[in-house]
Amino acid sequence: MSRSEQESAEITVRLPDGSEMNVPRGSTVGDVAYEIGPGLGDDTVAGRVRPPDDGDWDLVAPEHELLEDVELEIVTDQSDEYLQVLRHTAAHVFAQALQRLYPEARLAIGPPTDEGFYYDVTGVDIDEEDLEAIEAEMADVIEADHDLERVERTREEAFEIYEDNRFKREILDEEAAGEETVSFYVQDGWQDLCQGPHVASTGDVGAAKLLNISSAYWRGEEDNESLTRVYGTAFRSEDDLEEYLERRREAEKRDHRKIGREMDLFSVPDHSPGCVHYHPNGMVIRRELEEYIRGKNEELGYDEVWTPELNKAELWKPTGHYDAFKEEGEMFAWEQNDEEYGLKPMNCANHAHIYGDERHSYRELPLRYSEFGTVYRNEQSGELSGMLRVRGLTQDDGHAFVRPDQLEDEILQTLKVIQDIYETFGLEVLYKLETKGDNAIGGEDKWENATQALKNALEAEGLDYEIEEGEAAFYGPKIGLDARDALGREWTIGTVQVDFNIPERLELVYVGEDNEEHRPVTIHRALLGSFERFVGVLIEHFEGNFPLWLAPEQVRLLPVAEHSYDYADEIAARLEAEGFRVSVDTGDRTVGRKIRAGHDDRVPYMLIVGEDEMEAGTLSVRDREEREARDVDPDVFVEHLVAERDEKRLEPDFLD
RNA sequence: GCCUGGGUAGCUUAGCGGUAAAGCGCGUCCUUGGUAAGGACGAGAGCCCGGGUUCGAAUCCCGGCCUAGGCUCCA
Repeated sequence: MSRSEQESAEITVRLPDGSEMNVPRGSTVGDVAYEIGPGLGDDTVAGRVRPPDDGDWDLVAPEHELLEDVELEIVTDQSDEYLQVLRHTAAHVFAQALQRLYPEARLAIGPPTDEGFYYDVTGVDIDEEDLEAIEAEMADVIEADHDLERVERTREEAFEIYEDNRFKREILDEEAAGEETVSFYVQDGWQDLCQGPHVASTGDVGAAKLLNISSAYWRGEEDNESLTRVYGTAFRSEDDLEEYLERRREAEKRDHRKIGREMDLFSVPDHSPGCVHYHPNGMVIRRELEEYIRGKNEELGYDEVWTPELNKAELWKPTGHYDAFKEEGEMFAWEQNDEEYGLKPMNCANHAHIYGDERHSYRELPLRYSEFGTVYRNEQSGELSGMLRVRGLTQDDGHAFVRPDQLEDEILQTLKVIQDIYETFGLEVLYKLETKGDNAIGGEDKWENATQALKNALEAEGLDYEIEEGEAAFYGPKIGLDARDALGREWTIGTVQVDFNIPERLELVYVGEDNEEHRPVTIHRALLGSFERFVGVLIEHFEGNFPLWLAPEQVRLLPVAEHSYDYADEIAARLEAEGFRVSVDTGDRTVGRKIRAGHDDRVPYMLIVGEDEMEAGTLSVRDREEREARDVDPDVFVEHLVAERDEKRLEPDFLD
């Protein structure tokens, strides 16, 4: 750009209502706000900017200079982004408090996050017990309501200030490489290198709390040194903070590891790290899921197969998986009789061999194999987490071998069934489209077609999805279905992937109409993902309150006293004849105590029977939502129960 | 794998150099009960594993295993 253009030019700023205004190049966000209205100017906390119609929004300080045409949103304390700004300031409040107590502490970076903020620090040895004292110091800083002032300093000054802080120096060297000056935020004489934005004063951070302390690599790189990361959160008011903390406490109650123990569903003993042991109650849930998925696989035209866990390592060599896994140490493999054997880390190679075992005509395709395939992966020890991240897992796996012209329809059919499944559980999933990465194999046109096919299917179904650029596996693009756990962490469960790798590497073919050999495409899909992860997600989703069809114990009979044991047995036998999982509580305890136990065990229905019911031939029904009805006709109840189970209703609704 | 916590009865936890505690659960007995905890008694613990320090270790130190939260990874 020539000098004259630079001087004369104005830029166009587009506002959220679609209107546009021209301002001198170099105007700040604050200038524009004042231009719109003095009131707005005074209220401006930050701006959100991005190039017109393009990409992600950046949150910037009011002092940020606009040098190109932009879209701009003014952020005030009424904006959704305000909390993010406030939390950034809270991170500064933390850092100041920390350095008051530990002057030797060195600061690295301290950004806001979705739920709060963190600050990475070093040079101090603190643990969770120290957080309270730091919080008290933070409260003091907030209480004092110091103004935050933005100060521009030269890079030389900044280097001097951070003489003994290599992290800040690295930021100055890299992020601020081309800048003549850099901004600091100063509060109460304490300062931090920072681009902002921030709220006007520390008092605007109404309430802050430190949550936990952990560690993180500098810049997230494994080879770098490990820093102490302190997580915290902040809100405008104590009330908002308390509400958030309450939600966190509720989330902890949903933890599948805790509920799994309470309901005696599963264990992961020390002798089998990452390998789930299903207890009888947990196995009931898994078996119900298996039967459900078998039905869905049949609907989709899959033929069930079974392939072994133990194979020679050479099985995975031609596909390229062996090298990938072996390098990462992710495969369980060992030498036996001078041969290398391994536990399968995935099922596709075995299924491909079943396909390749005979010649197939184009008329036979799609050919689909499903398997509840147990695989083992040597996940890093620090990654293991209950049922959600394990080393031994059983996938509800399936591979469809299709002609290229069948690809799109096959994906669409699968996606329809997947939606139906997640609706059955009332489970919200996030659809992610993962596209071609650097490690991709196969031609550009194939990737393009496959990605388009996945996209078309998603759009045909009207599904919202996120695109994750470059995240796909090396062998093809995929749709990932992510569920959130109680703590808001995302876990991939179901998946639909297009795979060019296997057919090519294993030279899979079908004979076409033209009597020539053609290459099929493989679709790899898992509807639930793995039973382990899915059961874990379900436990948290339902907080252990499973729908009737999944509940390990569906009905519990509570005889009031010994005189009604026989009647209870009679009713129980009748329910068992209908295929229900029933127990009779013959413990020597009061009815109140039995009810308490029934609720603790999250049994959907309790039937209280005593002399009254025995004489009248009725039942007293109580559900886990504490609703009750007396004088219930057993026929009516059983009929309802069958319908509730067979229709897979989510909640007990006899007492609605 | 890395960092920081943690591992005591089936579960949840207290104890933190001097003979190992509580609540729930479990067993026996009393009680025969009516919609979220009736009472009494009792059983139940190589205090994660190995080494060390000490007259003496659940407790302090070193190593390992497992685990929690992050980080990294997730074919």
